[in-house]
Amino acid sequence: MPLENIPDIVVGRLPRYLRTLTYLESQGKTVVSSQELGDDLGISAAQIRKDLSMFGEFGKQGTGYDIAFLRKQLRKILKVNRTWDVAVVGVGDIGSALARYQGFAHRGFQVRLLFDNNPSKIGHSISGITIQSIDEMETALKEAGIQIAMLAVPIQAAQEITDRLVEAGVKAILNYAPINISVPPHVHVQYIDPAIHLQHMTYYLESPED
Amino acid sequence: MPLENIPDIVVGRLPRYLRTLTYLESQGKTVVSSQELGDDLGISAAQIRKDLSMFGEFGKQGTGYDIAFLRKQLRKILKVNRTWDVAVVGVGDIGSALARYQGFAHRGFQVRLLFDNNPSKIGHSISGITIQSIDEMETALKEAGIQIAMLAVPIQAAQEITDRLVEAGVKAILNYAPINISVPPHVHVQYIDPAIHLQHMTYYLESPED
DNA sequence: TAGATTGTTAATCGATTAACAATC
DNA sequence: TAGATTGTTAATCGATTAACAATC
Repeated sequence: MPLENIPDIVVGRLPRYLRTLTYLESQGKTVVSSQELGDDLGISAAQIRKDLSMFGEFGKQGTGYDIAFLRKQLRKILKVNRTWDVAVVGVGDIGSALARYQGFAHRGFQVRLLFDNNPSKIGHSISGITIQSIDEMETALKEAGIQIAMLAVPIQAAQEITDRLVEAGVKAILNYAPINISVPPHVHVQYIDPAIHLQHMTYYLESPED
Repeated sequence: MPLENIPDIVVGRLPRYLRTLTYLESQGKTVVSSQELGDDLGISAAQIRKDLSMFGEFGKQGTGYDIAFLRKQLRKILKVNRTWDVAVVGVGDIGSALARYQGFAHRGFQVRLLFDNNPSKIGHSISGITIQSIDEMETALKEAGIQIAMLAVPIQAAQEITDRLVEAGVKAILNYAPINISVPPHVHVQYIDPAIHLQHMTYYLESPED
């Protein structure tokens, strides 16, 4: 029974389901049970069934889920049954790696625009995309109708650039700058900060100094 | 009243508190209330107080928290009041960016070893660290006593390399390969996959095709 | 058919929030 | 002192799990 208001924590698991299904399909599997999928993901079978049931009835009793079918449904639900153009702002080490990353294409994203404020970088290309001046950012974003940006600028610039992205119509920001950014309610932000994850894990490690 | 068993979800918030405190300190602030900290982080004041109270009494009624003091306590709790040596496995675009990333040093981590299986990369250096053959990985990890690895190899290699990392004594893995890896219970894994975050956000975007 | 597995409900579990006495 | 804010308890809220009828 599809609901209208799905908890964000459920939405956040869907991309993981999709990724695992894609992997299973690449391994030649065609059908999977909630139990198997859960084992792969470290999630309970009940939770997977409950999550999916919020969007429809995708499985078959006695059999499980048809992988190709469920993938298709999830891609539709997540709106990645199309390709989203993405901009990368800040073409340092992280920005360049994002521009070159081969993993986006199969998952619904294509890096289209690159921006940097360093004159020595402007005009150069990465993966066939010319780096533009950040002065042209708003114009270029609007012209390309881009809704998604990956932010890889220094901390001090992060909030100002964020404000400009929002002003240019960006609705989703993946922020690599290790700082919280403020955005209006209609704009979505996700954070990637490796040090946060490392520090989460060191809590559990034994430190000689203890 | 410090407890022995802290929920992992609480532990996961501590690095974010620490990061924000460091930022506030860099802005010249010396004291912060749970309310202000919460506003910055998008977390309720009550939750911050509750989380911190699991580890001790760090604040002062009527005043709030001394930033320098609370930072020190959190660094100790997270065991980043020291520097952890880290290995990067797979020196492609992501691995190189990690090797060059300046953001680790201040937060308790130093990249010490780099491994790749591509002969054309072995022997070359990044940030003063020589890339070693992956054949030497176990030996080098053990010799350096490294407990933390960042994994940036292709999907097909991820599980095999993981097994070898575990065998070599690694206890914490930050996995950039877009696949779930299996590890024994004593090994911690965190995942970074930008496409997962992007797909989480596209759920909420309006797609023309809808 | 018998066995397996879904979708869903109810029960449990855990996390967040509200409220306030204590106190700086 | 008066005002502010902590640490903590109890209440609320939400998420996960267990269980099972339905059914492929």
